[in-house]
Formats: sequence, structure tokens, C-alpha cells
Amino acid sequence: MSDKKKFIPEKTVERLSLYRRILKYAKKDGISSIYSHEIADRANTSAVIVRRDLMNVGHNGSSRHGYSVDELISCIHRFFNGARQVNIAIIGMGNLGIAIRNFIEAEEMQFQFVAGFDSSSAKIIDDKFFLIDELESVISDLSVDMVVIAVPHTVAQKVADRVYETGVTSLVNFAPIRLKAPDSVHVESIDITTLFEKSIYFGNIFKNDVCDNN
Amino acid sequence: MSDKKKFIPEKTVERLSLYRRILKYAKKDGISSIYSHEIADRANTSAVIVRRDLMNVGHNGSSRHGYSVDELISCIHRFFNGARQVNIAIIGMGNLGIAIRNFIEAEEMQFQFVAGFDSSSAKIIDDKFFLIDELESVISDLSVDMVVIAVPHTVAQKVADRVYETGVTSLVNFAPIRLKAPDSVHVESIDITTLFEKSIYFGNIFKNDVCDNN
DNA sequence: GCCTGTGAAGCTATTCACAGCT
DNA sequence: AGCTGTGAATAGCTTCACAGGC
Repeated sequence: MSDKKKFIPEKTVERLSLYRRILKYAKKDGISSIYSHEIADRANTSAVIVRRDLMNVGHNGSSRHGYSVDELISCIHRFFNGARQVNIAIIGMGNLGIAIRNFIEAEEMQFQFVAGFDSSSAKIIDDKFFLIDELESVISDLSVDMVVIAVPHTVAQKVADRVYETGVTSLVNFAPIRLKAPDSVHVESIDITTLFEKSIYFGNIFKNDVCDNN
Repeated sequence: MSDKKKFIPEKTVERLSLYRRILKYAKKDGISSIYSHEIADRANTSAVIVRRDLMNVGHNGSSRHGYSVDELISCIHRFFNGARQVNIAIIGMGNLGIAIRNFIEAEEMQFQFVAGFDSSSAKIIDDKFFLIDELESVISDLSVDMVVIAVPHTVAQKVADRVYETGVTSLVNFAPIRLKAPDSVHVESIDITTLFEKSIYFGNIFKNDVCDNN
């Protein structure tokens, strides 16, 4: 409790998530042990990075045969807090919200879609949908662990502020603004507009387009 | 052409995209000049970072009154290659693909949805939808600038490889794998599973949960 | 010989600190 | 006095280089 989990760099956490999936695929293919450079190849990174990442989570590579796939999976599994089910609520049941719901339900993972909120009752199509007014009570009743925000940018901060009050500490934001959040809440933001603009920008560099700006 | 654009850090590009939006909102609110710390506040970053970022794109802040909103918008605009229309094709017209299409069409931006591909003809509901077999010809006929991949992970790499052949240099990948790509193509990846796992992981830290793993 | 684990160097990005302008 | 622009210090991440194990 005093030392909590050893601090693990953000990038490492991201990659561990990826490694776990890669290892599961590998296992399905009947692979039982794997070298760091093989993981690296599949994850599009370097072998050193893989080894360092694994070191960070009480690694267990055996020199000659690389890593045991099973051990590695359960090691990362443990790192991510076992198979504890994660209950997710989505706020904003437009196309994006629905797509995310479908995504969650299609994955055979620890994630569970338990509630969808919208301001319009037209969106209430099954028993997992609620009006936004019920946010606080439903989040508490259904033990929501993580909230996904998929509402227009104009209301995103307002909605987020209400979520902070509920005590939920994980939030994923798809609205194209940078949410302000208390230190006690972790917000992951994915900004599709930025993603597109960035992709176009760096893609164009390869076509040594335009040189006269500046 | 020899010196191309001065190299701009990735993070800066991301933030510039955000600043532009923030500035547009500010302009709508009748704000005509703005200080770096005000931008920083809205973008959830620091004033120094904002100033450095703006420096990177031939800045033009005037000491006393901060930056002119109009000048700044057009400066960033120029940086992002003006208002040139960007034609986007989406491969995989499941929920996610459809959500992205709607997102693009809802934005009043330079982005234009011009084609959606799917392997199932059931998805062909209007004249912008095509069977995946027509990928190469349609991309060329419609001058696609950027491709979004929203197919299952099992076929993502295969689809991507076909895209590389077309000469498109910007690609955004929503499939939960890390695509391999030639140096001449820029790939942005967004991996929702990783995003969720990361959010849960860092969110849990705040609840000083679990200490016995390792 | 080829793989893992890891100190040390190298890079990138952010923050500090402050000079200069109005 | 309060802002911008920027060198210098710092922090965070990746790569280099190599010792040690099978």
C-alpha cells in the first residue's frame, strides 16, 4: 500500500496491452515459447523495448528458449489486475456510442457494457439504455468502473464534471476537446479530428508537397 | 524543396490541430486576441508549450496583447496546408466505419467522405459504397487522400498492403494490431482495447487497489 | 552462437529561468 | 507589471553496447 505498484511508464502499459493480445494470438497458433524479437516484430517495436517492458512487470524470460507464452500471458494478466470484470457505461448513444458498445460486446474480454446514456429518449431501445438524468444513480447501482464519453464537444465537460462526482476514476473521452479533470481521475482522450489532421500532415511530407509556407 | 518544411515534432502537430479548433471556438465567442496562457488553459497544457509550438510555425505574437486570433488561425491553417479538401475512404463498413463516416460528414471541415468499402454487398446502401474488390480503381478514380481501416484484425494487414500499392500516403488504423507499413506511408493507429486497458490501469492506481502483484 | 538483462549514451519533450518588449 | 521568446536544465523514452547464461 505504501509502495503501491512500482511505477510503470505509460508507453510500457500501452505496449503490455498489445503484447498480451499478440501472445494470445500466438498461443492460438500453438506457439508455446517466444523470443523478444518475435514479439517485437509482431508489435512493430524493438526487441530491447520488449525486454525492458517485460522486466518492468517481474519478467521471467529463460535465456535459451525465450519467454514462455503461458507464463507471460498470466504475468501481464496479473499486472492488469487479473480478469476482474470491468463495467463500462457510455454517455452519448449516437453512432459513435453505439459503435463502441458493439465493439465492447464483440470482444471476448474483461469489458462489459452495462449502461448507455442519452439525452433523447428516442435512443432508449433496450434495458441497458437510460436517460442522462439518471446518470448518478445508475452508475452507482450498476457498479460502473469506467465511463466513455461520446457526446458533442459542447456538453462534454459538463457531463465529465458529473462523472467526477460519482467517484469513477477511469474515463475515456471521444469528444474533440481536452477535458479538465481532478487529479484523482484518469482521462484517456482520443481526438479523431486531430488524428486525421496529423495523418494527413505527416503523410503529405512523404509526397514533398508544398514548401512555401513560412 | 531541399529543406522542405522545417521538421515539426509530432506532439506539436497534434496540439496545433487542437489550438486551431480552440481558436475557432474563441473566435465564435467574439474573442479577437488571446494570451498563450489562455490557449494553454483551454488546451490543458502549459503556456510555455503553447509559445514554443507557435514559434515552430512562424509565430506572430505581439507582446502586449498576446496573439491575434485571426492571424493565428490562418497561420495554423497555412501550416496544415490550407483548406485543401481531403478525400477519405473507409474500409470496413461495420458500426465503427459507419460511425466514422457520420463523424466526417457532421464536421464542417476539410474532410470529405468519398467512398466506403466492405466485403459484404449487404452494406452497399448508397452510391458511396463499394465492394472491397474495387478498392484500387475507386481509390484512384476518386482521388482518395487518406484511408481509414476499420476492419477486423484478421484482415487488417492484408487490406493495408493493398492500400500501400495505391500510393495513398496517409492511413488511419482502428484495427487492434500494429500495422507494418513502408517508410513512404504514414500510419496513425488508434487501438481502443489498449486505450481501455490503460485507462483502467491508471484509474485504478488512484484507488490504491491491489498491491500484491509481483 | 544466440538470447536475455541492463548500465550508459542519445534523443525528444517539457519545464525552469530570465532577458527584452510594451 | 505582465506578456513573449528562448537558452539551459530536467525528465522520460529509446537505442547502443556488452556482460552473462544456456
